[in-house]
Amino acid sequence: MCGDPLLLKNQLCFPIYACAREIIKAYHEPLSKLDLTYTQYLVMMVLWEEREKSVRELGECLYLDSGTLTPLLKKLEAKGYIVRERCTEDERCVIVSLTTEGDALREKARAVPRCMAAKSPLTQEEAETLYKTLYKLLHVLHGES
Amino acid sequence: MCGDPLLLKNQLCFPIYACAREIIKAYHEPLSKLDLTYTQYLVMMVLWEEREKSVRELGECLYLDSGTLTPLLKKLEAKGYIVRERCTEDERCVIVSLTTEGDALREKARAVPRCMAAKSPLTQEEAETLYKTLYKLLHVLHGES
DNA sequence: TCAAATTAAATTGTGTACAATCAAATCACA
DNA sequence: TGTGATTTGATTGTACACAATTTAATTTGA
Repeated sequence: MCGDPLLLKNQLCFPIYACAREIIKAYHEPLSKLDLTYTQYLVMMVLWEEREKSVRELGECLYLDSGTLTPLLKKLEAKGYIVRERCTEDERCVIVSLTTEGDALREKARAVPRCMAAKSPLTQEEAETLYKTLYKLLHVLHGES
Repeated sequence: MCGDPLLLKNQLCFPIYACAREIIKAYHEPLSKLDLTYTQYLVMMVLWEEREKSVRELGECLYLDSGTLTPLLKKLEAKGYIVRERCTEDERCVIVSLTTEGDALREKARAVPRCMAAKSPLTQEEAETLYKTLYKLLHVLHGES
């Protein structure tokens, strides 16, 4: 056991980073049936909840900037799940909203969380603690920059 | 409070994904002084520990495949931190090893974990629990696929 | 022993991510 | 009211990630 902070095994950041990628890989299979990538699925989840959001609001919800969202939203529009239109009151904004198809996709998506829950080895308590700790970290890292 | 598993706030995967990205962003500043990206830093950490690894071994340590590692290693080689050479006993393998410069970089890198530790709001106990839970998740997600 | 299976990297193609910059629209206030 | 600052998306350039395929080298078994 060695306390050198430059060892990979002593890094907290590494398992977070590696877990995030493994989770995205695990989502690949259930999401491929919906023709969605993981990030596209996150955007759809926000819209299933609210139906209509500006690009800026989506970025705030998902901690993503327009450089990521703009091309991604164009792909979702090409698939027919959303539409993008300039807001008439403020022409700087683009409003993203669900199409009928995008809304209907929600029902097919209900299988996804079930599929993923089956892959997790965590107890309810472990999952809750993990959730709280991650949000604590997330708020601090994002808040003060 | 709503238990719908399709709500973003009820997802455990999302804070993991968002945290991972915020952490990489937070590393940007200290690592820019070493002319390294976060993933390049992970590779260097493995080599500072072992000095010599094949591409396959690096991939196993970091959960990365050759499609990611090959171009990244070429960049590290161009910077002069590593060399890549075919293994003579088994020509299928490429051995990656530190140059003198790459080894010397380790001393400059000691500031990085200090800088990052200062940004974390977690207690020692929270960090340890987080670490253990993430590795539990990581091993299961990576092991059975 | 030699062809089939396996292994290791590299390549190709798609899709994020984000820093930095730009351009257009709106706002603020002198 | 008009101009400088701000806000919002889009664009550009760089750097991962990974699935799928390819190529070359090694191993295995009939």
